[in-house]
Amino acid sequence: MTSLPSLNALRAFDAVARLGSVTAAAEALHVTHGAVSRQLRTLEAHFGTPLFDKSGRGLVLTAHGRLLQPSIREAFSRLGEGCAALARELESQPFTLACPGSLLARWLIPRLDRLNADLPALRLRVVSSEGELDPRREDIDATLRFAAPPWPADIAVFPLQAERIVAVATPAVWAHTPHATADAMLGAATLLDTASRPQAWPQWAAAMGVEPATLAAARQRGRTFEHLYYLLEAALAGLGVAIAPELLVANDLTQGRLVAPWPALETNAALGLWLAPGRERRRGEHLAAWLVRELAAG
Amino acid sequence: MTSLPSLNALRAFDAVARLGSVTAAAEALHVTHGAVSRQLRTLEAHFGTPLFDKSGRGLVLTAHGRLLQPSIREAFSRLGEGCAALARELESQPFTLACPGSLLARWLIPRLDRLNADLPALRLRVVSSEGELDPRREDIDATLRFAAPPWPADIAVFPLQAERIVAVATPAVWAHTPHATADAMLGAATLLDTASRPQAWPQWAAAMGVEPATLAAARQRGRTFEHLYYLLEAALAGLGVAIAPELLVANDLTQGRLVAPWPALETNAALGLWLAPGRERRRGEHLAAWLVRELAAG
DNA sequence: CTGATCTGTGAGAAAATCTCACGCAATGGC
DNA sequence: GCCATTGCGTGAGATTTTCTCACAGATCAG
Repeated sequence: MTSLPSLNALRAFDAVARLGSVTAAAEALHVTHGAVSRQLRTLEAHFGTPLFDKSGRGLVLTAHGRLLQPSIREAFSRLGEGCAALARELESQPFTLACPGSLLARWLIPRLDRLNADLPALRLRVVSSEGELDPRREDIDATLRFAAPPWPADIAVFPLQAERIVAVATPAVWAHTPHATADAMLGAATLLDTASRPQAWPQWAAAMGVEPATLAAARQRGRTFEHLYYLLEAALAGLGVAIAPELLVANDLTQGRLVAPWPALETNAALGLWLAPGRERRRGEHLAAWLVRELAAG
Repeated sequence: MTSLPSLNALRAFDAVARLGSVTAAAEALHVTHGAVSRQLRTLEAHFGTPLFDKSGRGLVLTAHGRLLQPSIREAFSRLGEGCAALARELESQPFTLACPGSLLARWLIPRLDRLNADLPALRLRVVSSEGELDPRREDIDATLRFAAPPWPADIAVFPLQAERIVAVATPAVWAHTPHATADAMLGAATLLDTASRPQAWPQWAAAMGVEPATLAAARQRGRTFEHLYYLLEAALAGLGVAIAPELLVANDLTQGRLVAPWPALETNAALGLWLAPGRERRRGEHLAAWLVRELAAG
């Protein structure tokens, strides 16, 4: 069995034979003409016979080259078809994005129409994953979530935006809660907290220079919800002062349904798009790019 | 247009799909299993989907892998066919060896039957090239010749044996030519020389410690022939003392038709097989290997 | 269990490939 | 005709890909 020549050399041969010029082939292959010229030389050395003759400015196949060309053309065309078919099959499958319910409801859903209009080829399917968000799951292609580094090493994370947390409540709550200082507020308010983000209030309190003891006492009087989503509903219902990612309450703040007396506080966590290893990178990158644009637009 | 994945990765995929095992594929491709494993990984990363599942000790194609496999198989089979067809075409052409007439007549022709019997696939054609021996000529695949380095940079030279020159004459000539020493011989003999190797006698004389003047006088009395072939015929006819490559007179020495009073002298030249650039290397190498064996056998 | 036989992977070596910069040849507008 | 333009070939060195080696974890037969 005679061994095949370098496959890249064959590809160069195919391109040159097809386009009739080293320069044109080089452009098609996204390399310099020198690289293609070398590949041809390699191939001719392999077979021990010239495959092209110079003809004026261009090249023409020799008799031996003409003998080789049809098979090579056919083979590469077949390779291209096969790969394209698989790519098409993959693209035709919906791309499943998992996302915590709160983020889904308060940020993504309002933008979903636009997203589908901008990226129809994505065929996006969104699932609000209760609990398990691991993008390694079979039925999830990517996850949109807040998390602090370090991120799992085997997952490709596209960081989108640093998390900014903000203390919010309804105007009515603030009306009967002193909030000249963080200390004063924590001494009087009903704190709303979520089990999934136990660090949120301590981070905020530390940044505001409040004694841990003061915070501990305040949390004693507060209420804890299982999910961020319920926490936000509780805040909107005027049950107390909540701490939440700014992104999720931005609309309520603009509309005046919620008020934030203090500026938002950047945490070490970040909103990111997590891509499972060995999954369609392409569509994930498209989605990440769209998210970046959307977040930049406000 | 979606770009093709690495062609080598596709080849690895083909081999693994065909043989059902990384290890077997690695063996078929003459690489380690680690290399193949990595290629598969590359390919799966390219498509963003697993192409194989582990199944016990081996691997089986996933649904996506099964989608890809037939095209890839077909494409590589087509590549192999095309390349094999060209290789067959090339091998079916005779391989033309050029060679100086003297070497042809006195060394190669006596061995030609054996050569053709040992290497029938070579389809050897021998031409005695008068004058031009350049293996770059269209109609010459290789040249067998003596020459001193440096050899042309663009020609692949397989050195076979150092040239050894020897002073010879018929027994009758020696009978009436004093030859106790080189000096004595040069003082009395009729020197036979060839225009194509003007360095031969000077090299010999210098090695024997003879004064240049003595040699110059001897050459004055001698005769010069255009080709080595005529020189040897002249020596055999008893016209004088010739200097020639040992290889060409070895048979005459054994048979006693010629006698060499002094041992042969190694020169800086060598018998070599010269291969034109960009010509069938394979058959040239086979021929070179045969020549090496033949020369070693004496 | 235990040894044999797989595949997967990190680290570093080896090989293939590419780029850059230049030389030379052919062409075609002027 | 002449020269600017276009295209191919190549040496040197950088870069990227690919490979090997050595080891780890998994599976299976006996």
